[in-house]
Amino acid sequence: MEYFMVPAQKVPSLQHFRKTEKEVIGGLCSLANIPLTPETARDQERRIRREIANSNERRRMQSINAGFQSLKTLIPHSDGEKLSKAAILQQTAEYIFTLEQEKTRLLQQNSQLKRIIQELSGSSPKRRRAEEKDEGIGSPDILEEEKTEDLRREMIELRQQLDKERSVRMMLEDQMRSLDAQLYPEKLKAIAQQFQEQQAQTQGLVQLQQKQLERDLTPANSPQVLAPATPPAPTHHATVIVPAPAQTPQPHHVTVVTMGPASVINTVSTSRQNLDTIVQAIQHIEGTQGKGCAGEEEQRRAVIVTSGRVLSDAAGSDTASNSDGPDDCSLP
DNA sequence: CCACGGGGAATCGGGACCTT
DNA sequence: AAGGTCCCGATTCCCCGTGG
Repeated sequence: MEYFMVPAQKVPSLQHFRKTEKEVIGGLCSLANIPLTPETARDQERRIRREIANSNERRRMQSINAGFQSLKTLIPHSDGEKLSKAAILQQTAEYIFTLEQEKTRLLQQNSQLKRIIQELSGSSPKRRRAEEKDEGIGSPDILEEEKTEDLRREMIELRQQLDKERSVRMMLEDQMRSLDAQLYPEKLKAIAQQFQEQQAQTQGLVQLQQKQLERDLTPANSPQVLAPATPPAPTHHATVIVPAPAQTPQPHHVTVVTMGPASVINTVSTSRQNLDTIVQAIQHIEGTQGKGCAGEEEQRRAVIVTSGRVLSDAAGSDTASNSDGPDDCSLP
């Protein structure tokens, strides 16, 4: 529940507010033309306390619902899909289970790849050092990627070197041939043939080596290895780790504040909240007493139930929430 | 059209816990 | 210890979809 809590802070004036709460209630009662005879005063106070409790309970429920909403954004589901609270909880559990399986699978794959790389590069001291450093558990994915990248870079370097040497050799041989042709024109054809054979041989060797190297590297990226082990996602979606919503404009995130038992809340918000609660309570009582505004409570409830945006807007402006509509009809 | 069931919200009362 | 707050289960009401 601390998810929506306001940062705790020691506030002395909270005490003061509580002391004056009765005065505020009295003042509001007199404002609302509620007579304060000793009998009715006790009754009124009881009802107001009940209303305050109800209001707090409403807020609590709203905060719970906000939690469900944020949970809903984290689990894979199609837009507009209706999920009951129970479904949200169940799917969340399912999703967490899937993620844990995926994690286990990736860890296994990781150690497998590590072994392969170790076999491939057992002679390279640099790599061995890197692997020794990698014996721990920390960030295996990144190190794995680094190693693969290292290998790839090395391969590219080797290829470039090979190409360079080849071109130099071809250049030299060209020169040789031209010189030869000048010196021994009759031998030209035979030499050319020999050279071609040589080249074919060396090229075949190089290709064979490259293929071997690529074959050894492929398991790291090959889909054949990844695909069969991939567990089925909970829904139709691929298993994608959804980033935490960057403060999506969820109404409850903005509006809901729950007071924790251990946390003393900042003066302004607390007093405003309490005042709001009292005002709500008074208005509710007026609504139930008022003859001209019999449907006021129903309207209020309808607003809260049906329109999340209205709720958030109203609650966002704290005291504005319930003092707008009913005011003109219930207050004299 | 109507009964029925599921789901959500509000309300209430009471117990647990916290603060002073 | 008293009073306040939080939390929870039970209950009620309302809305909505569905099957007869």
